[in-house]
Amino acid sequence: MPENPAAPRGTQDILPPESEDWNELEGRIHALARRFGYGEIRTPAFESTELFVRGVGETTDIVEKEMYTFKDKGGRSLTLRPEWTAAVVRAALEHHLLTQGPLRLYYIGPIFRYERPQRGRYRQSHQFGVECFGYAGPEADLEVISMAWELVRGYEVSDAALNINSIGDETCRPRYRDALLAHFRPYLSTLSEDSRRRLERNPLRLLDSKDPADRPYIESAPTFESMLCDACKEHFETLKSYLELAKIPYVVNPRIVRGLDYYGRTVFEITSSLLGAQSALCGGGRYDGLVRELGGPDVPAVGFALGMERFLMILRALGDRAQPRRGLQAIALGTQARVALAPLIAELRRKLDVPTYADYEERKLLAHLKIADRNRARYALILGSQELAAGELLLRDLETRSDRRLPFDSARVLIDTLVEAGI
RNA sequence: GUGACUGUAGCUCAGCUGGUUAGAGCGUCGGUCUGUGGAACCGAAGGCCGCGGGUUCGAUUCCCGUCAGUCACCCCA
Repeated sequence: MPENPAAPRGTQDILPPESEDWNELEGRIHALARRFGYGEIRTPAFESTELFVRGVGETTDIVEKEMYTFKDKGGRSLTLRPEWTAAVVRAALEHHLLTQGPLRLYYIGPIFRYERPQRGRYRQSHQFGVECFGYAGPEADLEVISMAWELVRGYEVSDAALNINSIGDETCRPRYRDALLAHFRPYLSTLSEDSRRRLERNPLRLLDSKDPADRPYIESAPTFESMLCDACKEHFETLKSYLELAKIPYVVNPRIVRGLDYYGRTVFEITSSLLGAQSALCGGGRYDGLVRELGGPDVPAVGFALGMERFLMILRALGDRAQPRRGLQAIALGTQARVALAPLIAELRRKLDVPTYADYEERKLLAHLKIADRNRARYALILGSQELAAGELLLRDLETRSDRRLPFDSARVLIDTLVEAGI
């Protein structure tokens, strides 16, 4: 279709009725955040390129090949937000939010990454995430993991699995890196090409390789858990006991390493088999060094990001819930009736908080009832010549198929009737 | 970025080894039907067979390119 414009590759329009699912999910997210005492932050869709280069890490895939970077007319290099955390930290610093003690923020909105699209992976996608600043202890780790888990559990996603790991801090990570290098170097020639590259760039990533050729060497590699320094070890052990007390099931997965530079100590992922290869529904962890890296004070932080498209994909796979009937369909038969009904429709829309549907074409009653059915209306409000003559309205319950006659004059009675019926 | 598969009506798909006017189901519209609907029956509208090029007397079908989707890798939410 070169003649007609199409949405750019990897982007999508969200239309009714699916947009209703988005609204529902966002509603739950706002309620969840409120319960945990998090405030919403909204930041610009683009930032200076430098922010992400410094925040995300120069050698990460995101920065090296996935950013939508452009120059504006003033010659500034700008980048469409590829992730929220760096932007949130920037905003928190700019507005001095971190000078007033701990800070809890959450966000919902789009991110942009130039990737090859496939299901569950798009060039514009949406994330819900939280950032908890100011607490170095594992209580904060538990808090953010609980939030993610609550959301997932609230939807009864039965196959969701929480994977956790610790990737140490400045004292033990270099040690572990060296140990990994020493472990893999003898096998350099037999490793996959990707893994040879990874060994140089980011040896931790190698643990996540799916190439069967690498398997045996990965199996025999030292685990990070065995090489954590005392402080990191204690942090991790305490978090695990907290999770147990909170009855949040988890598995320690040494292959969880995260692709962004700023993570340290706790990292976690929530995965679902319903997502195929893009199995990560939610990913996060601790990033105690990031605020300082971006020019701020030494403030510890922990957070996560959850892929909204992926989450909705799971909910859809879990089965469509039959939509309940809601609201009413206003049906006028004949010009006179249509004229008489119009003001009543306006009034109902003002006073009821369920939908009032209306069709203004001249149709047979059956055709109107079909439309009411398609709209999943609970009631049909019918005004035809008979009712008009009698000064009445016919209120039909489309579920029980029962009729009631009401005086036409009194919208009040009608509204009371509907409210009373609990529509 | 790498490899593979797929693009036919609004949607889901059929179309045998190239051969006249391109098929179904669902949906839409109309009728049976001024009065209890989700149905049934009858009828209609709706297609540059993704787009461009090539091979051929002839291409929806074969080849190349391109755009888009899907799967895996890479990476990640």
